[in-house]
Amino acid sequence: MKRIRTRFAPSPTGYMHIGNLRTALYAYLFAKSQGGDFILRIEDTDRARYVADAVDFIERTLAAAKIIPDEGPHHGGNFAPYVQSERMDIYKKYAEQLVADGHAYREDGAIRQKMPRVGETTFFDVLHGNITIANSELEDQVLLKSDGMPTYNFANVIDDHLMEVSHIIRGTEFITSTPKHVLLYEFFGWELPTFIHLAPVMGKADDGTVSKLSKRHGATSFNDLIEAGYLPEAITNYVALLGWSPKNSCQEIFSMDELIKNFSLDGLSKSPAVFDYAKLDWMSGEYFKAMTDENFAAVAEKYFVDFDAPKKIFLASLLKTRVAKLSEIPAMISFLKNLPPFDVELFTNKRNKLTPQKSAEILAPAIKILEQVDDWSLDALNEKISAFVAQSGLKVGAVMWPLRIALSMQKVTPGGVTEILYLLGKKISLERLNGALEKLT
RNA sequence: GGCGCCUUCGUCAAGUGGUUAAGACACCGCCCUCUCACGGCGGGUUCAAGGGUUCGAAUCCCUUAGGCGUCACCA
Repeated sequence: MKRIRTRFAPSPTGYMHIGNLRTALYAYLFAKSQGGDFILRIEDTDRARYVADAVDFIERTLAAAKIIPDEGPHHGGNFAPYVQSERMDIYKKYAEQLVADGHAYREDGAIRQKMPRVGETTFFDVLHGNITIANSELEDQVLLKSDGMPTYNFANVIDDHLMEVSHIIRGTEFITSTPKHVLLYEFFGWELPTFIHLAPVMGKADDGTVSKLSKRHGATSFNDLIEAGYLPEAITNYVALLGWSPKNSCQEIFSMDELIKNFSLDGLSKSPAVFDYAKLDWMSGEYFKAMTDENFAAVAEKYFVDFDAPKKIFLASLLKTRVAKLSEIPAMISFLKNLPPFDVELFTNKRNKLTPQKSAEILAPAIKILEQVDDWSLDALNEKISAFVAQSGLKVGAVMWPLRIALSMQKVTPGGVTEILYLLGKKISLERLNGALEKLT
């Protein structure tokens, strides 16, 4: 049985589109699930589009996504170099051979492939079955450009053969050029690899229209998503399910190992999938909720205001069930650092039958009690407030509402009053409480 | 326009001639609850259209429509 070898062959553009990442992921998962090899090859044959440091960028992105090449520019391997611009001699040799054999010819300093005028070319695609295209649709494409660089359609065939790639996993945009590749394999007498053409990932624009994912759909690169505060694992997990689903299972949360274990080509979908932020948010939230408070505090650290270590861990416990992406955190906790402007309207709450005046009547005795609390811990605070509620004869909500407003000046807070008191500390809590009471009376 | 690919809830999708057409996200409702979340329970919405084939079709065939791709010395 032939060894399974797949490759991811991006051009170095300095931008890792989510659709590209998915292609890389599937190629990786398939290779690993079969005990095979995953190759990274850089297709930098277009000098005009070269972007400095792009190779580095691609490698870092794959590493962040835990897609680890077995072979590549900086991963070693027996088929180096893995950068096409360093393989020009190889392409030249094969192009010359084609010319000598009468399958190609020179024109304007370039070498063109000579296509058959009649007949048709058929190839097998794992997802789509046999695909047949009339040879008359094929043009005498350029193989070797006048600058000596090969075109994609040529280099790709040479390299996939030389690097012993067994399965070509790429986007559907290559379906119509595949017959040209197939003809080249035939000219050389090489064995055909197995083709798998993946449907594109679509994006939904603000106006609701669906089209191939691009920058106008907001953050659609792996990097943008990382910057928005999604975990790499969550992104990879979500992307894996955009066009693939496990057989005989409804599992949706997958670690990379589980993905490898469960991956199979027949779970691949042949129709386009729309990237859905709502589902990504849900999945991301699942990852956060599954984390320990310590781990969450560590990944969210840079979004936290300055608290001591125990409070950061505590804040993490509050936030991890409420966050879809880390960048939401500052807005959720900014009130802890800076109290929003006083707004008397907030003290009106009809569910608890509260008016500003009634709120003041509750605040005054509550402040008295809190002033006497020495042990400013969650348990102690909870106990004191509960006792106050019981003694006041009021409903819990009626007591908590004015306290929350006075402490945060917002209707919604992550966590309850006790939690906010604890995070704020005694001094600031009482300052805020007294400040509100003054303004209310 | 030629050629090619695609078409199951709003979205991701299971399904391969006989199912009450899974599940998830989102949405709605209820419960829990000091707010928001979390958690629990429940609900509505789907086979693009039209023809066949068949006792029986989301599943097979044809046509139409729509979407996408491709027709570069870009990949």
